[in-house]
Amino acid sequence: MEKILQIISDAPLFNGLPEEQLNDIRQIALDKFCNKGKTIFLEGDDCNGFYIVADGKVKIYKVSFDGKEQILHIYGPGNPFGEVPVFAGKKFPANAQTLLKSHLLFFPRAAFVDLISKNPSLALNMLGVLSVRLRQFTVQIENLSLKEVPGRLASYLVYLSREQGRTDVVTLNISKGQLASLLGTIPETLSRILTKMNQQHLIDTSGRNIILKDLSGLEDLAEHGKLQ
Amino acid sequence: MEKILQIISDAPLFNGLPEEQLNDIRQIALDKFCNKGKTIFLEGDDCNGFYIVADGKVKIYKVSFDGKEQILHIYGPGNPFGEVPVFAGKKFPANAQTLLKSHLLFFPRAAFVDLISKNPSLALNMLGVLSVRLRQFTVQIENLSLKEVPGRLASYLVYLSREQGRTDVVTLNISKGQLASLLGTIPETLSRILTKMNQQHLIDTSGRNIILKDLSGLEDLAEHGKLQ
DNA sequence: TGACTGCCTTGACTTAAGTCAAAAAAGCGT
DNA sequence: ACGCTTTTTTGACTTAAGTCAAGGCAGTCA
Repeated sequence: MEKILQIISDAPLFNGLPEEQLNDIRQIALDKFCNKGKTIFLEGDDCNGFYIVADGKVKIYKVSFDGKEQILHIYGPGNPFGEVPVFAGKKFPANAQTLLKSHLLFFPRAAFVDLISKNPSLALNMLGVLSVRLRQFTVQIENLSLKEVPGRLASYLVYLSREQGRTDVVTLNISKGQLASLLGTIPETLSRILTKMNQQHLIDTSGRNIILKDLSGLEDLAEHGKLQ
Repeated sequence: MEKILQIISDAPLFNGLPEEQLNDIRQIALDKFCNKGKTIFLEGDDCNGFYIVADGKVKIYKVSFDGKEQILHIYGPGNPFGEVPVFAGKKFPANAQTLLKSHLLFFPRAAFVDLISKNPSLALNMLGVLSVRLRQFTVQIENLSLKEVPGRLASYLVYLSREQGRTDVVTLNISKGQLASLLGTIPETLSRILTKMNQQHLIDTSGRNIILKDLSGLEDLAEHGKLQ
């Protein structure tokens, strides 16, 4: 299984570790294959390990009493998830479900904690991963609390533009319904705001491709928040 | 300075460490004394270490373009803050300001990373601290996105009730204005909702003391979200 | 005691965004 | 290409919560 070793050595979590340790890590990883829409764990489930996406896509989300969904993260290949209860508490703080047919690697808790305590670089890498997430959460809270939906959407488009390295056009890698949930709103509202942004010549939408007609206008909107 | 050693050994971050290492930790800590309202760092500032509150109270917060404030955390004695850029990125992701005259301990980055890489228990403790924060953030995002203000307030009162170990009455340890900011709203809205909760015999307010007249009603509201 | 200051409350109004319902468009498998 | 399902859009309406402006209350310091 050279392929799995490759996935492991490419993951940020295991960045820079010597080859022999990558092998140790490979030894404790278990494969898990899931179809699209498979629930991996639910909030409150007991945790006995965490996962890394080898292939596919996974959403981490919360659900309200009346069924509304807030997506916290969407993870693709190389990203770990479900690590929080490995180090604190015992239960998952949110739900996880595949968005595509996916291949996951599962790392049992005890074996992994053992590795980490023998390996300061791995510990520092994990601290780095968790710190990046804390930073992302502060941004998400800022967006939800201090910006209106148009500002959040503009932020997301600017983020995609950086991510995809293009200033002219971006492609959504999730459905608009999922995007609405990620932005903390509902599809109807998102649709209306996309229409408004079209009218104001900020963007031009065709399916999942969004032409950025005025990137600096979007950056401004992401900062200052008000549309029109 | 026995007192500082005491503070260090009581902090969750240093829990269970052998005495000699507590001494090492003490060696690298620097004292910082601040008056009320002192800005400790601003979002985007370069970070060269993190802090622990020895005494006093500190708020960590974000500010919108037009000046609205969202409090992310309020930390008292024993809590570390500003650790994110120690392990990822270089800049603080939010602002920090004292709410009271405070005594802080500052831990320079390089010395601390050095300690952590020589000491697996310290690394695991830090992983635990960051994981707890990630968990708290998921709750905060859930509250902001999936609950209305009455539900968030009810959650907070239930949390205070657990924290203070009383089911009959709780005492706010921050002003109502600060509480509004922590809940992601404004003082006017908070005030109106407190009045409504009074009318519905859920609580009885007198200054910073809040009598919990119907704790299970509050728990219900915290879960299901709608007031009246 | 009394005025100053900061904190909290109340009222009238506006607005962003949610709900419900239905139509239109886009995907998908056969 | 066809029919079926899912996703997206549009319209009419409701509502939670924000804004602006004024007034009340409380603590403090002379």
